[in-house]
Amino acid sequence: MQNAFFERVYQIVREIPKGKVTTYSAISEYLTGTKRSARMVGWAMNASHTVYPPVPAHRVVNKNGLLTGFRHFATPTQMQERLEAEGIIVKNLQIQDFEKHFWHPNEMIL
DNA sequence: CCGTTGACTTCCT
DNA sequence: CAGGAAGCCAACG
Repeated sequence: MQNAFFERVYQIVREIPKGKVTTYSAISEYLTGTKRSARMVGWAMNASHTVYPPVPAHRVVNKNGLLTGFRHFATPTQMQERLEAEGIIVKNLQIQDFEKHFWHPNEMIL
């Protein structure tokens, strides 16, 4: 609770299992209770490059399973390539079988 | 201090 | 179905 919003976002994202993905809204809803603040999660991701250990931001996508943040990576294709390297099929920035790869933040507590 | 922007979501036209 | 606008909160100039 005393952890800052950003820190908690980082912690959750770092706990995302390999081959799984989550959404901004899911994290936002899990932390703040409202999915309206999903932008803050994105903002946290923007600062994720300044923290250590690095946050696997490529496992965080929008609610549609769309790789909206791909342009913030070193290369526009890195996000997709990393996901595919983990067994996630990505077609035109859209995760295939997104529901099957979806991971809820609540799982990290278990 | 105030206006703009942003890796989102949802509603409205 | 596609595009625009509003709501959200925090950081930046």
